[in-house]
Amino acid sequence: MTAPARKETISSRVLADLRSAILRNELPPGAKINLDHLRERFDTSISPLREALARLTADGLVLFEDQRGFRVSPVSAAELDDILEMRAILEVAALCEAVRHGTMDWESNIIRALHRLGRTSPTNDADQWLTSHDAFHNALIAGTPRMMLRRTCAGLIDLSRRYRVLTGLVGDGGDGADVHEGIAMAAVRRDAEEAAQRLASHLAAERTLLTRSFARLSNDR
Amino acid sequence: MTAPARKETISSRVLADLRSAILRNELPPGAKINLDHLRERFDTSISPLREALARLTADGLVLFEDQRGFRVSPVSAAELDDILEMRAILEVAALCEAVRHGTMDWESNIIRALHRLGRTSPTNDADQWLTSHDAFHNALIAGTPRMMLRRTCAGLIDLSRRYRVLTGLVGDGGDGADVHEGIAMAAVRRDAEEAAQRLASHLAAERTLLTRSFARLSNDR
DNA sequence: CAATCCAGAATCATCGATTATGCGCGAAAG
DNA sequence: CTTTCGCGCATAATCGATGATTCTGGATTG
Repeated sequence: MTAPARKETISSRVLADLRSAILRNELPPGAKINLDHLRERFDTSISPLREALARLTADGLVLFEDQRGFRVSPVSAAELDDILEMRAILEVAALCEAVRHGTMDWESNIIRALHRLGRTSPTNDADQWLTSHDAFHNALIAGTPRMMLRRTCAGLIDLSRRYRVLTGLVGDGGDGADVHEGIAMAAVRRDAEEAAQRLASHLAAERTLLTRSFARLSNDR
Repeated sequence: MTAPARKETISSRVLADLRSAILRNELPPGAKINLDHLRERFDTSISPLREALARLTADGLVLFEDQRGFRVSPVSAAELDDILEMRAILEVAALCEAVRHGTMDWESNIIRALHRLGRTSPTNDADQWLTSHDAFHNALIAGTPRMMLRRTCAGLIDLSRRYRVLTGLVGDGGDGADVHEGIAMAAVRRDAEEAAQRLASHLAAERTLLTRSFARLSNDR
């Protein structure tokens, strides 16, 4: 066994719940986090709550300031651009590595993620679609042996999600034929060049759309 | 004023001390962290200590496992390779951005960091040399407006440090003429191509040296 | 009218004690 | 002789209470 099946700490449970709440923008970007309210909501005491929040700062989802507590990381056009620039660099690099080193498990997980993504309706269940979409991107890069690269990309993909929720940009922007399928096929075919190319342009398209939508959103307020 | 001069929390003080202790390998890689001992050492209670450790997981310097507490992240050839690969990608990209966007402050901080590095003896005060060296690398990329890129690179530079301490690889590996000066001059001259080229080959050299030294170290034990 | 100051309230940070869990070791079983 | 079990100890995790700091809003002053 690889997992000794340890009992989860309260801190870890709260961590997972909080992350999910933030990623779904239930705790909106920039919001002040009131420890007492959350303590009550999670029916626990301050210590595990603070610990969970401290751990969330690792992902960039929460900010901490001495004597002023925690708040949900705000969103900004600058951060959005940073995120997508870094994804463009790292995710493409990771995919190339994955194509070189991926096992059959990697391949099949891509196929599975692609299928699930295809079977999810962006309009019907937005939340589920986002989850499937992010899972697909993670599946693509899962083949690289570089754990650090995987984790960093995963973090960036998480950060992207809030912007999609915020702008309501769920579903590929009517890109026409399924872009994801093209990436997946090239990857499984072990065509690194082609896969990288397609992923890069998919990310570029996402970047244009998200940036534009977010700018519009900011202006409207 | 930009800084309201808030009083530092105990948690933050402990965080800084712990980070420094880990980066100097005073708390060696892989070491189990005993909460009671550290609590006594820092003359505080468990809560701020746990919080500081939780925050340190953000940098990858500390690992946490449910019901088993914290330990210093272990070192490995694989992680070393990951770190240096990501530095090669991100730091070069960041430098290019910095050359494009850097202000005069950025330039002068590079010159200053270079000077300090030159005036520090690797053999005489190894710790100080490492600090100056890392500061120089951070100064190079400080010009990019992308905060996320800066932070990520800074984290990677921190992670590298432990390997240098561990292998005793302090000082440029007798690279001959001062490599750092070459990078700095190209950067200040706003020659992105040349600066990137020089930084890339500096990092490549560091990679070869560190990888070899670390492998030797691992074999000897 | 604007800026400053000062309670009092709200909130954060820390502590010491308590509970829960995992680990090591020796005894018992096979 | 090896494996398994269970007890007791070391340690981690959590709690509720207390001490500090910041924030708020209204009175005061220039």
